[in-house]
Amino acid sequence: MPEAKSPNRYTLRDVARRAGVSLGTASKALNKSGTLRSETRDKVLLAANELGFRPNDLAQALHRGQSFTVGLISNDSFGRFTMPIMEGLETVLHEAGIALFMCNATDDPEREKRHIDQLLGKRVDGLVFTGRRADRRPAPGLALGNLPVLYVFSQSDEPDAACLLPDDEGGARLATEHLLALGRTRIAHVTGPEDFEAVRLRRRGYEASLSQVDPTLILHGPWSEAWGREAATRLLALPNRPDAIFAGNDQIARGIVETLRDKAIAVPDDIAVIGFDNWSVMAEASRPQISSIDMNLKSLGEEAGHRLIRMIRGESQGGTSRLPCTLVPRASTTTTP
Amino acid sequence: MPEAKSPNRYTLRDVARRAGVSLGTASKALNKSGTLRSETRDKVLLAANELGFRPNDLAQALHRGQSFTVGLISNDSFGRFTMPIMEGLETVLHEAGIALFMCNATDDPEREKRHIDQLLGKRVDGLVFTGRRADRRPAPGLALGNLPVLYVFSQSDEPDAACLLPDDEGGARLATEHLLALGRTRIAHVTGPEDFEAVRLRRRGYEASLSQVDPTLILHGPWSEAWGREAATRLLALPNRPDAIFAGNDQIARGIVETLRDKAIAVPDDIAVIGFDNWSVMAEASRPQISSIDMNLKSLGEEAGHRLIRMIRGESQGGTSRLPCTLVPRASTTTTP
DNA sequence: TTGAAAGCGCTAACAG
DNA sequence: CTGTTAGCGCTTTCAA
Repeated sequence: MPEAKSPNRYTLRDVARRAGVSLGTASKALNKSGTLRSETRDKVLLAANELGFRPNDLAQALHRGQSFTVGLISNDSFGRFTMPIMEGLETVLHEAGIALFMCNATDDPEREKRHIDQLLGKRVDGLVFTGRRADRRPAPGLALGNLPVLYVFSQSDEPDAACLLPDDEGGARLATEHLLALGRTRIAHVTGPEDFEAVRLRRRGYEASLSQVDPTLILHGPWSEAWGREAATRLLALPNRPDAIFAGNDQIARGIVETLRDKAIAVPDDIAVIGFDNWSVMAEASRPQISSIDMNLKSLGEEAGHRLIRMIRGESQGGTSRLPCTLVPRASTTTTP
Repeated sequence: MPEAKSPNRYTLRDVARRAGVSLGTASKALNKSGTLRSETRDKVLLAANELGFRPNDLAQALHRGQSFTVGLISNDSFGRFTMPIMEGLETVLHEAGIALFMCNATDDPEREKRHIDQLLGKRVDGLVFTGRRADRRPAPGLALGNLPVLYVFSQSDEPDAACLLPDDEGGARLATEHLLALGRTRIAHVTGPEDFEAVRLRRRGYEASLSQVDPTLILHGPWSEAWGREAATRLLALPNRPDAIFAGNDQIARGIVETLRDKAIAVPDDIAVIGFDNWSVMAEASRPQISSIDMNLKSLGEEAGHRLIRMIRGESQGGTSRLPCTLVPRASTTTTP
């Protein structure tokens, strides 16, 4: 019934026939394996070229027991954070000749299970999980045997799972120390919901950088500009106003900056502001533009690719590692840009 | 050398052995093909279950000449527009048991060629191209035979290529007519660079909705908030100010709204503003929130999936189709939200 | 109703 | 140095 045929009609046998050699010889020539006379090899390569021959990876994979594919399961419905990760991952894997299956599970365990099932059927060489929230997530229910599994921007409950995350705490320290270096003494922290591990880690980095923390300067709320505006208003009403604000993300930072602008409070002179994520459409559209912490997600994706390749080779084992963040200064913390 | 083994060690032969039947019988039982005694079938299914048997798609594909995979090649480096398209596409394909290879070409022809090559090697059943700019793009250089190829949010030069796009012109008409329905008479259009086909189409829709167009009210510039701010300033300096502005995207719209806010011009009472893209982080963070036109990209992706499946079945042929946009009214055009 | 066998396209071990 | 052959795991005639 399936009449559909791949565009490449030619098989190795066709190449061999055209080159006037045997099947095995053609295979050796194309895989540079065994020892052939260079004349014969050239004959085969020529024939292959003329025919536009392209080996059938399916057959290769079937034989070798390795498919040169990996699956990526995202729980962020391909959101803003997943994108650069995917990009870095795909680049590195592609260079290694590995193709990437994309699956979107959107935090639906049933969907995720079906995806894993499908990927196992396709005999992927590895699996990458990624998710919007870098919180602990349950290990996938299915038996994966010893299939390499990597969690990126996401974590597993299994003790020695391989996880790759940005160093949120370090990033927060970067931000806070940047503000301290400006000579600021009362630094507020307006951030996201406390049930995000990233929020807790960033807060910890912030607190660790200060000689003493003032709890009235720490405000949790949703990840939105509206919250940034509200929090700014609250901070301004304080008897002892902050002279700097470290925001948990760039949307909050932008809300803060806009409110300060509305009230004609100079940024950064009166109050310096720094965000997190370095989301350029936010940070650069704001007036003034917002300094931020970049999580280097593309590098995270690239590192994930390298690590997964090592795991597939059987070289590397699990464990959590965190990649450093980078400070991106802009006008909201620097008087002369 | 490749010692890597898939987690599923069990083969159909193992299942057959365990069920005490022949290989062929096991296959028939699992594929519900042929006619077997229900007793035998159950025996096989039981054995398969106990073993956690999962057929090897590679072997199936090799035999059937159909891989149940398709490739998606993005030129948007997995950007904001590609995401929802991917999401819709993946959902529909997954339901049909088809897995999606993700490739990022980023407008690099060489990279794109390598990706296509790899995908052909994997014997994909179809190919989807997508790109940030819905402009004409050259057909891929390689011979694809009669492999189904679909362009989504992107186009090909081949005359009868299958293309799926949002109806930009219709969307622009929706926006303009919405403003007209508010009783506005001087409607400006602040939009993106003229070399985008989408910009030209939206402008055409805008012009088509007006009884007479005033060229001084049409401004082209970059896709940024900064441009929105500048354009707004220019429009306000006009002797005969507009009473409504249709922006080419939500970033421009937001720049406009902010400038109006700065100058204490009431939105929508003095000047109504509508955007395009319905990018909620922009539209909903603005004060007031911005009405916009939604391109329904997720639906576009879903429709792409359905269409591609039809093409794979050999059912459907090429041609360009455009899917309708939707008006999403918010406070920037409606006095009582 | 079930079993045996051929073959999808390729690789690798073994002969010649 | 090159040809032959036996599979990888599955589906599908064709016999029994």
